[in-house]
Amino acid sequence: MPDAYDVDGVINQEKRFSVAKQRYRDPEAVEKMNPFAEQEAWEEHQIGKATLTFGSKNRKKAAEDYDYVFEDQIDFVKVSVMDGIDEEPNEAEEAKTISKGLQEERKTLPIYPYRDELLQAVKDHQVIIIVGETGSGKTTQIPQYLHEAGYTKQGMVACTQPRRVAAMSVAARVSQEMGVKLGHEVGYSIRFEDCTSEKTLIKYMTDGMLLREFLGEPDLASYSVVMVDEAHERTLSTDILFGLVKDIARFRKDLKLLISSATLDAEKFSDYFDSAPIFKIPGRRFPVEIHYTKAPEADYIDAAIVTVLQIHVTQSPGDILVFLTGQEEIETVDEILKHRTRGLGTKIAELIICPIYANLPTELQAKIFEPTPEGARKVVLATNIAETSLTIDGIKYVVDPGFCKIKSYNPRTGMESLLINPISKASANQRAGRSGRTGPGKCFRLYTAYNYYNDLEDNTVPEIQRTNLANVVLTLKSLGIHDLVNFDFMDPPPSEALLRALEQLFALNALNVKGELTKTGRRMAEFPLDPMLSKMIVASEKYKCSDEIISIASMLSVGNSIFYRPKDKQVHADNARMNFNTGNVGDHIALLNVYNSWKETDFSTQWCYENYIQVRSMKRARDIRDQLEGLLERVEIEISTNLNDLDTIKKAITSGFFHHAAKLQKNGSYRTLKNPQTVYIHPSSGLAQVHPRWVVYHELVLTTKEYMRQVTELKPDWLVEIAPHYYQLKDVDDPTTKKMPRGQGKSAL
DNA sequence: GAGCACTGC
Repeated sequence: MPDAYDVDGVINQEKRFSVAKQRYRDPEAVEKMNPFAEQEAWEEHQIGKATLTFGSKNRKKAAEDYDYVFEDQIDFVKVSVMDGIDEEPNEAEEAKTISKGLQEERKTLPIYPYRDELLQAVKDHQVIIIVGETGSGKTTQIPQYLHEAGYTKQGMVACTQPRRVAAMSVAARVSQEMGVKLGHEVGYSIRFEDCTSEKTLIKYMTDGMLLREFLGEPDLASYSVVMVDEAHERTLSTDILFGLVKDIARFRKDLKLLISSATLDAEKFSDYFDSAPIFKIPGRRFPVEIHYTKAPEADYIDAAIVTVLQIHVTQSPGDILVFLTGQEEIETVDEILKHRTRGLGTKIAELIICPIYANLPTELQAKIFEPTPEGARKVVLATNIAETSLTIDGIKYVVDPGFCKIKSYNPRTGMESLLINPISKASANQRAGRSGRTGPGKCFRLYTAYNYYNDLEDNTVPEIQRTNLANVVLTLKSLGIHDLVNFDFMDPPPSEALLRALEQLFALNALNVKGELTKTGRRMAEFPLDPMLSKMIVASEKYKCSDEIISIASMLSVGNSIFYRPKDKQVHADNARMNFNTGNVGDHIALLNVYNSWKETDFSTQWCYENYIQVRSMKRARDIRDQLEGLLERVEIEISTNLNDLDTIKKAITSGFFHHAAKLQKNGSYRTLKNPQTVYIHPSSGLAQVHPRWVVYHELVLTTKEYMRQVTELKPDWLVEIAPHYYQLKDVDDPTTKKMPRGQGKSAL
């Protein structure tokens, strides 16, 4: 626990700010949120007389108890209320509608009165922007209206969702409303699961799935309507879909496009789609009071803890949701809250603390859905997962420190990093809305109204502008789109990122000098993977080790959540992990060993627990592997195994990852061969102590240092043998007479 | 000897 988290006393403001500064890794963002910036005049002006402090000042009785229990506190001001659109309580609504039946219930949705007007608009225009707020019923109703109006006679109605669960659950709901079996007239299509049939008329699907379908059917002939739902989320796939559907709409005049988005950026969508009309549908939400801190809080961790305790002691019953940036913060807050409430006994009601983040094992995640016992209060400590991906019932208070981790990509260095950044206004409002789902709510923002209006961006930078585009470029190329610089992106990615992707694909021999797809490139495009992984798979044909390589590719694409490392059993977990790396085989082979060992136990869950392996991640790796195996057949690569010769496996890896070669330096760091930069082996690697002279790595991550994650030893000659267009002999010139630090540079090769 | 926002194909 950092020492500035003085758990018992009032924390020094300067100290708080320095802690926040350390926690930030984006210096500009720190300055933006500098609590000592000149803004007081603005605050006074904006807030005026509306100041309303909650806590001790308003509640005499509570104040006495409160001061007695906790000394530090934060002053909040209520500045605004997000209006509820329809304040009729949900319970009453449901009770009323159950007796009426599903068809009657459909008529009670906010969208219902707009049905005919909407259908008329679809008839009159090819593209429509729909602003439908949460709870309007747009996702379930619009496709049904279109079906009822006869659009499904010309082709299917597709409705895309950013998330798998949404596609599945909405399809289930709609099939129920239509009284048909799921997978017949109404179905869904997501990766690993196609629940549709020849009968299917309404198809819910992930946006990525529709993008994949484009590859097989570039005019989307099976569809009469495409509805891109939740478009405001601006996922990588929706952004690419925009360009593609806009393009095909030009020569398929019969195709209707519906783009459904949140209010803030409807104009922007309309402008992009040639001034398409905007159709507004009200939603259904309860009012949410927005409170801001009166003064800036420099240490949002501490402020969040104090606020939770303040709510707990002074506010009426209702659960609390706190947005934090990651696992580490969640664990810290969990500990401090437990410490501060311990021993208070009957002075305060019980506080049940529930952490939730994506990597938390499933068994532990279930806790947040258990109903809160009478007299107790639940506080959910969540990452962004609670912003869109899951909803928790009974949340009445939201505590929003205003930060989240955002992935960014530097096209010059090819390095990805996760930075803590201020959230956008759109995100802040989404978070606030989480408190008004089942009744009126309150949101406590741990920043000032000034910060909100002046410092936060309107929207989060779309993913397409902060990611490696190699896969996007390969996909577009295989759709026959060659002029990528002039492709009609709603928000174009940086041209450097496009160039870098083109260079990479050229080096991988996926594109020829004219920028056309090669045979290798066409085969690579079949795989839903990063092109370097796809290349590794295509190359495995030559090295007769496709069986091993698809296992490695699956494990790598699951990400870094394979190994489970609970705080209290780190030594055990590390030992278990090292067992897969005997003989310093490298991290890629270690991953292969994990997969094969699990397979030998018949995919046993128990085995995963014993070896500190995440069950969920392994199941995912198995699904991916099954899919890749099917695709091998498609591109006519035979399944062949070559486990006895690890060098062939390493050569196949090198064929995809030769860009990622690095050479040991005298001081134990590494230097990347092309675009030289100093990097280090990640301490979690099996080779962290071994320091091989030459390595190939899966990815670079910037955390406390520039780390290579997933590292395997390499022979320098391979680079020239495998990528002669990329490396010459002088690049790998390695006079062995150079003195290396003691204990380093030893090689198993 | 250190750290894993969240999706998706």
